[in-house]
Amino acid sequence: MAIAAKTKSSSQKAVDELRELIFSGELPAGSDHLETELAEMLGMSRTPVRDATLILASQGLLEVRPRKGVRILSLSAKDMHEIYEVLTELESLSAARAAEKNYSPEDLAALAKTVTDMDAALAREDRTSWAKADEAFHKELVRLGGNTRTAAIVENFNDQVRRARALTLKIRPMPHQSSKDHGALFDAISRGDAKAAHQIHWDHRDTARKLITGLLEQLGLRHF
Amino acid sequence: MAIAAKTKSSSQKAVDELRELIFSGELPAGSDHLETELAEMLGMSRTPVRDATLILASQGLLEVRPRKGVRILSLSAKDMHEIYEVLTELESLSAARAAEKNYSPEDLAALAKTVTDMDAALAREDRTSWAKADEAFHKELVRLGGNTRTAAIVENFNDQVRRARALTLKIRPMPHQSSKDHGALFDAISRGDAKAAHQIHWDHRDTARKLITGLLEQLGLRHF
DNA sequence: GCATTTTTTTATGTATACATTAAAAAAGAC
DNA sequence: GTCTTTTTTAATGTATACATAAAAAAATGC
Repeated sequence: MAIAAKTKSSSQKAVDELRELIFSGELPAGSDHLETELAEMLGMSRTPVRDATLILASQGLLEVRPRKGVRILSLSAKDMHEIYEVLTELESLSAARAAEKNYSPEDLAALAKTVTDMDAALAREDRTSWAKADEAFHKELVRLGGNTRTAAIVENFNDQVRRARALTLKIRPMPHQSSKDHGALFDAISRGDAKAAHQIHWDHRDTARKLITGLLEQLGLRHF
Repeated sequence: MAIAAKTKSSSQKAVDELRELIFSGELPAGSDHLETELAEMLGMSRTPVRDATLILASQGLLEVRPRKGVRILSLSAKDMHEIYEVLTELESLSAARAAEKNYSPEDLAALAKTVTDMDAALAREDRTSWAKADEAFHKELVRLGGNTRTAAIVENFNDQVRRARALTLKIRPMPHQSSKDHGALFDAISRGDAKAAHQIHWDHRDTARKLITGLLEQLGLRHF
């Protein structure tokens, strides 16, 4: 999304607010909303709302259906499978690329901090802080991989599964194994072991996918 | 891009026409165009043009720069590297997944046809037809991989490199090795050999990237 | 009662007018 | 001549009016 806007327009406000409403569940998955309804909700005319819905449609968060309403997209099990397949592949590639670059400890400081933050949150049994640090870990990992397009895809797909992750965060087991994986991955990257980095991360993401989809199934959710 | 429009609106026309102008080079990489200019060019008001530029910006084909003009995005060598890194990874994943599915010969008929078409075009030394069949091969390959999101990403990235490929098509060596690779990949998928399918395709894409970037360098092009 | 046709309503697509603001040009100061 | 400030111009953001067309409601026919 290459918009080089400098100030916050109504369109951008609409994007931000709609995103927030979607991620919080206030605009539930599967719900339909007319342009005029959203315009009233956001306190602006239809024009910037239309801009925003086009942008959010391109991000895969909603579907513009003329005369039937803008539908907030829900995810099926198949969607989850597809998203995680791509996430797993591209993040693992980033992990391998990061390891190949032989980063200095300084270069890896931000990644190290996220690992430390996750461990601290885990010790406190603070799931929310842990999730935040976890997200920062994955984002930094992909940045270290050095491909901005990979980073953009991963970020977008993480947005798409944001609700599912929030849903499962409270009920999943405490993420001890996840933290072990992160530590091991950090070590592999530090010592420049691309093959190990790729494998560790691939297994880590695969495990996470199974956990999340399993929990969603337990909750009896076909779409979310 | 989840627009469920049924009829062709001016906005959609604008998207289609601007795409064509970009791919043909009529709107050259690096050129800037005001909204009003594009609206006049396309014979419509600014409103649908604005819709179209938002959509094309999300496709990575242009950048909306308020007051400076809509810039048709050019690609640097780094861009090419990033795009091909993602394409290689995701297409190879698709090849492996396709092999795992143990498709019947019927299932693989469309893919087989693209291979046949490529061979026929190659025998005639018809580069244009070969390129068309090549594109169809890659598209069908990704479809057979079964992940619609992968297919969408791959299609979008192929759009982004479309001009570069067109530029190099006329000057590259006749693609004999490429056709061999396609045949070998088809065989690997047919016999369900995921590992081989992945490897063959990875090597194939890697070779293609080197060829294209090498030719662009020969042409002395830093951006295209 | 059901199917078809016609009319009405309404949501979106589009054009245009107006508001905002960034950039260019002009004026002033040294 | 250069730098700063002010004014003007024009490009984009936004609101609103109008056009179009899809959906809903009403009317008609059997």
